Amino acid sequence: MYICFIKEIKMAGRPKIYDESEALDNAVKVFWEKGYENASANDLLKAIGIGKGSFYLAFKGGKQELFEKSMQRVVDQNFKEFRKAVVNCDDPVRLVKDFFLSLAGADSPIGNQGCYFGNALVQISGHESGLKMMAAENLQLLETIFAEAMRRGKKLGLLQTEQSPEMLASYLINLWNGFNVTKRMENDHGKLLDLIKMNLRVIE
Amino acid sequence: MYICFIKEIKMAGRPKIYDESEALDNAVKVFWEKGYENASANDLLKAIGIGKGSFYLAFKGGKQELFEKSMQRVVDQNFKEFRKAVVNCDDPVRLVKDFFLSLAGADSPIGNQGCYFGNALVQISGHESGLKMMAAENLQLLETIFAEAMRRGKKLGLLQTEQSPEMLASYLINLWNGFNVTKRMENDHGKLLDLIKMNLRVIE
DNA sequence: CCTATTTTGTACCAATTGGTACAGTATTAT
DNA sequence: ATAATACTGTACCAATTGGTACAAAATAGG
Repeated sequence: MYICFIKEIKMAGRPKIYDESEALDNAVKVFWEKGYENASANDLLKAIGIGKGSFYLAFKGGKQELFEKSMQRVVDQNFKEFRKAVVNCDDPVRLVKDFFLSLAGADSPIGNQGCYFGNALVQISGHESGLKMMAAENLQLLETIFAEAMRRGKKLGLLQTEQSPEMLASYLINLWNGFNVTKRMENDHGKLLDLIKMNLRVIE
Repeated sequence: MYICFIKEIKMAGRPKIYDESEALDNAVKVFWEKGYENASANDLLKAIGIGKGSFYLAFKGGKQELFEKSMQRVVDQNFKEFRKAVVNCDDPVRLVKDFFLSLAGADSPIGNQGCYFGNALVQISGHESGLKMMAAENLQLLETIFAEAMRRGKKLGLLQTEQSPEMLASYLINLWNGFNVTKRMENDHGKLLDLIKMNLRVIE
């Protein structure tokens, strides 16, 4: 029994007309915009550009499996890069501050769609609790990245606060969770910016 | 054209078998648990205990109108009392602190269902934007109550901070929004309590 | 008792839901 | 060429969706 690590090897059979990564990116867009439960199978198929046959072959777990993989995709595309930056940059505290400050702008990277995982946590109803747990874990992952940034910040003498890196990370993930909701109820960007600035005083 | 303010006056016609306030309370429960879109008409009918005929007679706008009225019900039942306490109590700052501290406990009044309005803001998909706006307005109402508490707190000399009441209120509503999400990703009550305590240091 | 008025329950609706079955097609290995 | 393999598209499914139509039922006033 061989395990094939090389993707490009040609297998027998009709070739796929789609690329899985692209498909996931498109699925992410739909889920982000409509939410898990409101994204219909047809919405997703149309966005991905494949028929039902291909879809249920590729994602035997249906919508749920697709969402799981889409969450992983978001982690891979956003968190990993962020973590790398946190570990390598000169000023991880500055990095985190800029991250939050950029959220307040009209051209925020996350738009007004909120956090992929926070949304899932609030949107997904009871019985699909597996997805919720995954979403929670991914948020905890973001929290650990914040913690890492704070740890490095302290080590580099960039933080005056007496609070522990873990406590600061907890504060920051809560700021993240809150801001993604507050943005939806308040569109005075000046006010939002002041809010972020006030919060960021804890990591001075 | 007379307007009748007296509820008990007997009108001609078959009497209702349900009470509108009770009906709304039951609807609130369902919406809170399942979310707006996931609460099916049948769920609601069953919870309210009336048939479709009565339902669509009482709420001609269907599910949407029911949700609007249920939001108003939540405001009436929760916010108004809170505002009264803010205006009348000896220590509005203490009141707000206790409000937040109580959220961290295992027996939190809001359970793990989050904020009725924050949920709506995150759960309701694009096209029903009227409901979203209403939800946002209700959150802003809560913010003004916080502001009132902070204003009184300052006037009473209970606050040392230089921050304006409005700024503090903005901070607090964001804490509220965040905590209702963070609670879903973290169930270490000690950690949650520490998080609240740390945040409440801004209103000392 | 009769009529006007209002509420109630049931039957029904088209549209949409997530998902399956399967015949057909495109490719590689032999 | 042919067999084995893997992907694709369509047709189809039962269940559920929010909502309507309407006849029956229960009351008040006359």
